Amino acid sequence: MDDLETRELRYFVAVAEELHFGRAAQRLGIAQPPLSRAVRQLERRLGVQLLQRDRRSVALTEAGSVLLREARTVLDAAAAAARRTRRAADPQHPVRLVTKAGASHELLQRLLAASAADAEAAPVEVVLCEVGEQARFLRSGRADVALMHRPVDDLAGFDTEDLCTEGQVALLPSGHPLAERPWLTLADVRDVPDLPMARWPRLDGSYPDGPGPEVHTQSQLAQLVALGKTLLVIPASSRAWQWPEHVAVPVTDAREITTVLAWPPGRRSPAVAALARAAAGLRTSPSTPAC
Amino acid sequence: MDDLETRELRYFVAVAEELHFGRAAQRLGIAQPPLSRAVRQLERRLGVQLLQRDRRSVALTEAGSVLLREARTVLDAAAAAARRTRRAADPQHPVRLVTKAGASHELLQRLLAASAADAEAAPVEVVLCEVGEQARFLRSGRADVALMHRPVDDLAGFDTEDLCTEGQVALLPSGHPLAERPWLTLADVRDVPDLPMARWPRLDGSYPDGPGPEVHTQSQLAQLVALGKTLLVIPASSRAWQWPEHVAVPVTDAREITTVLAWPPGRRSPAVAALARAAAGLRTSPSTPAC
DNA sequence: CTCTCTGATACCCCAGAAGTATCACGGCTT
DNA sequence: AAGCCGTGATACTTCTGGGGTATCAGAGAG
Repeated sequence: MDDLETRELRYFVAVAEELHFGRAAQRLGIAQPPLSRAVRQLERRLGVQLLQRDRRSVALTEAGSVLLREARTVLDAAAAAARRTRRAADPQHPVRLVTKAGASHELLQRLLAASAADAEAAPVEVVLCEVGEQARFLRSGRADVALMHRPVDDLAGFDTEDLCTEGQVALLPSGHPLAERPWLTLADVRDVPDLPMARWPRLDGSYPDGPGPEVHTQSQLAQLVALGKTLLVIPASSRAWQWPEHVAVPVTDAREITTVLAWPPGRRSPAVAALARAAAGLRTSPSTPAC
Repeated sequence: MDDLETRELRYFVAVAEELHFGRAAQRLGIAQPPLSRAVRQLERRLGVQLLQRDRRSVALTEAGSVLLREARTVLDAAAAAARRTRRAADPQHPVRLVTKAGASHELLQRLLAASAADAEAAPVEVVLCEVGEQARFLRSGRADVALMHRPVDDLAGFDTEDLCTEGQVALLPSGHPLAERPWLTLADVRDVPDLPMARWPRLDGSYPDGPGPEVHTQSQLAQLVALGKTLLVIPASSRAWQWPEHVAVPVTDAREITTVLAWPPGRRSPAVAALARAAAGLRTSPSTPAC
């Protein structure tokens, strides 16, 4: 009698995200009536009202938003089950490493080199994602390990191995007065009238209020800096962001950023373990600690 | 075409655990033929062989054991989704705290008292489980927070808050020569001929080899000590284990045990946060640091 | 060689998921 | 006020596919 099916959860998530049965049905590729019925049946089986239908609009109840979150993790886990099983059957399954495009580039190169040098290590396949997407990639099985950054990324629920720590720099349009300075403080870069900090979308897709431009990819941001519209504070090693029109100035009192290797707990396959070993070797290697 | 249903995963897990279609079908309450078909269809959809059917016996392939692990987390997550959603709809949902029976009893009492004293904190419902079961309780939504112990419990995948640290004692039958000593070392208690260490079942249910008695609950163990059949090394605060026939002797070089409050990452509800706050208060409270 | 144990096949039935058509109701326009 | 549109629910039908029973096929045990 219990036991939620992933189909029901997919349906509920679609409705909860769209807050509109018609659009949700379209997105799912089914008609609206079976969707209404399925959600209603889910509510009956749980004995809980998930949606407030208001004849004109649909809203999540408190229980509904709990289920939305839980359902997402179930669906991620199911997707991960399928992907990981398929990949386990692949004779020479490479390790999939996901990282934000442009971050810790040099470290990544060294990690790949170290792993390639290790005869026991499996080949590594690099997957690039947008900011903050790494956790989702790990949870849904699209990647086995990730490079993440403390404290900016949410590491909750993952096993990690620290790789290296670095300061942050302000990325400014060249020609701006601040770009002349040898160093800056957070107070210097906060609330600069002509360079308001950009605004990233929240988890629900809406943007916080503020004067800065709305942005949702790194390349947009890089271009906005080059155009003299905004500034940003990023780890010193994020060289890939740097355009000719950019100037990087150290921010002395910004929090230090630690690059870590992260993987789902209890999924430390031999291949991931080999990568962690290579990473640990990097940390103590005699070469420069460039991130 | 993709998208595993929880029903399929339940079926597969039953077969993978029983390694026998007939028994698995019985356990699931269905007939054997539909079970065979469902598993076969799962294999077809994944394009992966999960089971090695050997006309006389069934064995997991490597991919199959990957799916077994993944499927368990999916099913746990689905069960958690149902339970947490139902509880979220309950107007005065108490926090469910799970702990091993008998461990950290005094600390638990103080934690409950501190939480009760906090007007904002929700009421706490205590759930007791067997050794090592707490993680499963958290993952499947049967509990919201757990008391766990580092390094004995696997804390991977949870957020934690340290509560207190203590040494370990050896629990011996009174009258045994070792029980006379003021303290012991690990070397003293390892390989005592007439008191072999008990053997716990592994995750798969089998027992490791060795001279000690097989055991799977704490009360069995406590009785075996009282009968002079075994000894064990446990945190000093596990008073509930102590029978009149027991003697506890400090083991000076045993690893320190830290009791922690643990909860699923990203599920730090206000109620859990209140409990964590109460716990943090305990740690710095002026009273004795009894665990 | 036969009996037993076990998983696979063949076939049928029906529950239930999805589709179509339509209704019911609220709010907006004119 | 009347009519229209937008939206979710209901009624009814269709048909896929999950489940049951009977049976087969091959491997070991005796």
